[in-house]
Amino acid sequence: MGKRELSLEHADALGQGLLDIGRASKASGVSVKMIRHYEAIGLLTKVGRTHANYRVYTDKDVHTLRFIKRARTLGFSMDDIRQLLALWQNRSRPSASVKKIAGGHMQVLKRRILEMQSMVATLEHLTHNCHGDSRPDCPILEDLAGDGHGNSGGTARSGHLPL
Amino acid sequence: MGKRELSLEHADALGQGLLDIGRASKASGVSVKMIRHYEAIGLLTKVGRTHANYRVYTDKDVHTLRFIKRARTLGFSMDDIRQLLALWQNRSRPSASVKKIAGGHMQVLKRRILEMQSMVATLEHLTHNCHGDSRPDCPILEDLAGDGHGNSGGTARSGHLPL
DNA sequence: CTTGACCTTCCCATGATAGGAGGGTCCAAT
DNA sequence: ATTGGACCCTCCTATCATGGGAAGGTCAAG
Repeated sequence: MGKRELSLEHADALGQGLLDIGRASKASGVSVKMIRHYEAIGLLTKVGRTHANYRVYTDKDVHTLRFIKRARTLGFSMDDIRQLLALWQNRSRPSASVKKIAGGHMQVLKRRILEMQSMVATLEHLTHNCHGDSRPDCPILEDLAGDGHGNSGGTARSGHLPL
Repeated sequence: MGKRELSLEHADALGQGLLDIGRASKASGVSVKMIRHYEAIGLLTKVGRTHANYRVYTDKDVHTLRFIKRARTLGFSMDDIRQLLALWQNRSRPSASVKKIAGGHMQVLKRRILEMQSMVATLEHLTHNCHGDSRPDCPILEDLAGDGHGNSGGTARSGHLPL
C-alpha cells in the first residue's frame, strides 16, 4: 500500500538530507508529538515548512533532537536542556558552565535517590515484619495509621452532624 | 487580630473533637488544598458541613488524613493509597493484600533508583573528565551531542536499563 | 460596624508526555 | 481520474499531585 517514499522534493528549495517530521522522529528517537512540543516551547528554532505547511528537518535539526533526547535520558530538565543547548551552540562557552549544570543536576538526582532509598528501607522493614497471609494483622497498615493506636474502630464516638 | 478561637459551636450539634479544615490541616500535616482535593477524588468520604457550609472534620477524618500523609511520605501513588485505605477500613483484610501493594511499590521505587543511579554514574564519569574551566572543550557536551567519542568509558553511551 | 482571619467554589498552572478529533496532503494502486 | 491510506496539520484534553489566586460568604473580636 502507499508507503510514501521520500519526496517533498517538490517543496520550494531543497537538496537532500531533508526529512519530514515522521522521519526526523525515527532518526532522532524523539516522538512526533514531542518534536512539535519542543518547537512550541522554543527549544528548537523554527524549522522550515513545505508549501503544504509540512515541517522540514535538516540534519542539524535532527542532531539537536538527538542531543535533547540524550539529555532527557540523563534526566536533565527541559530548563537545563535549554541552557545546555545554548552552550553547545556557543563555541566559546566555558566548560565550567556546562559542568556546573551537570553538577547541579547530579545533586538533585542524588537527593532524590536518597529519599527513595529511605522509603524503600522503611518499606522493606515493614514488609519484612508482615506475615502476608490471610490474617488481618499488618505492621504496614499500623505504621500508616500512625502506629500509636492499632486503630480503626477506636474513636467511634463520632458526633452526628445534622445539617 | 481576630484570631478566631475554636468555635463552630454554633453549628447545630457538636461536642468536641470537631475541627474546621484549617485545624484539620494543622492536625494532619495535609494542606487545606489537598484535603479538599482528596475529598473531591473520593479518598475521603464526604465530611460533614456546618450550616454555613464549612467542612467539619472528626478525629477519625483527621486520622485518615494522617494515614494518607504517611503513605505519600512513603511514596505511594494515590491509587495505591486508595486501596490501602480500603484495606485499612476492612477489618477482615488479608495482610497479604497489603503486603502485595507495598511490594509492588517497592519494585517501582527500586527500578527508579536504579535508573537514577545509572544517570548519576554516567554524569559522574563525564564531569570527572571535564576540566570545568574557561575553555570550551567539554566531554559532557560531546556525549550529549553524540559526536564521535563522547564516550570514552564504559558506562557512557547506554542510558537504558532493562525495565 | 468594621476588620481580618478564615471559609467556600471555580479556574488556571506546573512538567513531560500522550491521545484524539477534524481536516488537509501526498502518492501509489486501482 | 479516483480512491485508499499513510502521513501531515492544528487544537483540545488528559495525566499526577500540588499550589496559586480570584470573588465572595461567615464569624469572632475590637
